[in-house]
Amino acid sequence: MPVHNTDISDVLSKTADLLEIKGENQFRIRAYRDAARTIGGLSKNVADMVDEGGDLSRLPGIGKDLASKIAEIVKKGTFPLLQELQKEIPGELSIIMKVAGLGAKRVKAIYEELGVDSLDKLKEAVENKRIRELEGFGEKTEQSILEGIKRIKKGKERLPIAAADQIAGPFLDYLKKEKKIKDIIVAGSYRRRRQTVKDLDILVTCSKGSKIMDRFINYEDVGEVISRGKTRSSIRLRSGFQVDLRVVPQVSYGSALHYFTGSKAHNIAVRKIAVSKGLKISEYGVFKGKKRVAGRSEESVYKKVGLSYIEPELRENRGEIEAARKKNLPDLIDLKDIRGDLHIHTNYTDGHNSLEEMAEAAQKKGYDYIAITDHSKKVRVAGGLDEKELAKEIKKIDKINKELKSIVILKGVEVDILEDGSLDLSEDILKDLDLTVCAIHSKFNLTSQKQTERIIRAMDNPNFNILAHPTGRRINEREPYDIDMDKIMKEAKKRGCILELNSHRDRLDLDDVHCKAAKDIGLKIAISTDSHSRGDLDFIKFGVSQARRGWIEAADVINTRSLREFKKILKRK
DNA sequence: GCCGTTTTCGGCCCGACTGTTTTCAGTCG
Repeated sequence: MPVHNTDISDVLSKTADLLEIKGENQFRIRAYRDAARTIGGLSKNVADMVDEGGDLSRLPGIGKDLASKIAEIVKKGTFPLLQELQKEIPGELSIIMKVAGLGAKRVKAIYEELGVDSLDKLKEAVENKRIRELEGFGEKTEQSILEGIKRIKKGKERLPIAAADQIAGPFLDYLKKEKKIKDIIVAGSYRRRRQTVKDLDILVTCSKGSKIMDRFINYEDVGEVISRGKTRSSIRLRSGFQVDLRVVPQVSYGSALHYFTGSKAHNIAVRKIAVSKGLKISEYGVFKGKKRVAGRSEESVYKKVGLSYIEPELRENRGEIEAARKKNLPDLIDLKDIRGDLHIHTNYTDGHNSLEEMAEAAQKKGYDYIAITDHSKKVRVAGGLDEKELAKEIKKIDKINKELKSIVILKGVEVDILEDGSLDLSEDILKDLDLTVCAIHSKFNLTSQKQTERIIRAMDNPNFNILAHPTGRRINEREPYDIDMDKIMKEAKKRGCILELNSHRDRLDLDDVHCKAAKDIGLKIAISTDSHSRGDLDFIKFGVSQARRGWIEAADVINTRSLREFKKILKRK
């Protein structure tokens, strides 16, 4: 069994949980949690780093001790400390800690007093009203535990960013009707444009006497008010999705926005720098002693600690702070840099709109070019085209291009990569196209080695241009297929092939971590939508924000170039 | 257990809200 970064990260956080339940030194516990987070957000495969004899202790938050423990986890899937802990305490307790409102202290009490060591036993204890007998627990705690268990069992706690957009829009419009609001913005992972978000953190400044909290908890879609205070309230929508509202004074707006945007790891790192300079950062400002020295704007907060402004998408403590210190931050790609869309379907296969309609919609977005890439014959459910049918579509595109003035339609196809790595259409037709978008739509379960070889063999075909949705994952629905992404990226770069960042709301594939990995080796990417209708063209914004999270600049993306330049890059060496 | 722009030892981010309590611990973000 290959050990993935997420496996290592899970082992480390489980260790942290059990150490915490045991009542160990809190800073030792934090070290394990920091290491878990570092590994979880790493673009490189740690197992490979260990195999190649790389020095793990160079990673932030990982020293000599943890480096050797991680090497052991890579080999065995676990390590002695965790095994020892599990002899003393049931490992299941770390799952109980995931119940909202239960931390280490309470889990320990419930375990020691009542012998509860699983979610089922916890539920039983609540139902028998035994939790309330414990000191410091009461009826309300029992109720919230019960709901916490329900939510864990329901799973799928995080919403795709596109779904969060649909909630945030109307909610903000509703709140804005309170006249005394001055600033209102959604912070948190939503502002950092993570692929999924757990909740919405709305930040508000307003003038005196505002009724914003009342307005907030009375939104028509509220299912439950979790807490209500003067500066902070939390509600859960009927869908179960949590929304928090924080009110801060205007003079603190920048530091509050910085604080609530996170990520937590980023904030902690910035605060540490502040401490080293004799300053203190809180959501109310940057303080020297009791004097506020910055905080009205985010820029002022960064400036005070000697950093240049860091875009929200970069704030994950993945090297952005070091880069900001050295004034070395990337000039991130912007939506307006995109000059064309390279993955579009029409009603020739499973799209809803005609060639003309898609071209017209793309023109309205101000694009210079688009590529029409309908499916190939293997994808029967989508009405994939054979050589003859594709030839017809090509002819039609030539005809339309003669009439079009401000946009060019490129002739393409989304051609299937068959199990043996060959492409689903013959050489004769592929060479007549401007570009190919190549993808896997079957046999997802091959071993990592076979799946990787399949893709590399496909890239050996000189007609191969862009690898579409490279991992095949669908957010909250389907895991990525097992492939050696490092290897695929290196081989793609060698052959002059491009990797797609598929911007479809459920895909976002490549993800941010992979984007960074591509950039690190100088592999170019294409940001496309996989549109099946006119409206889907707008998905491009999700792709661009994902790319920004991966440190991508306009120069790293082929469809930010002029048509001529872009065609030059596309030519295989 | 990590780490160093006064440190190789002695620190380690900071504040709000809840529930169960009579002054605060625990949890969360």
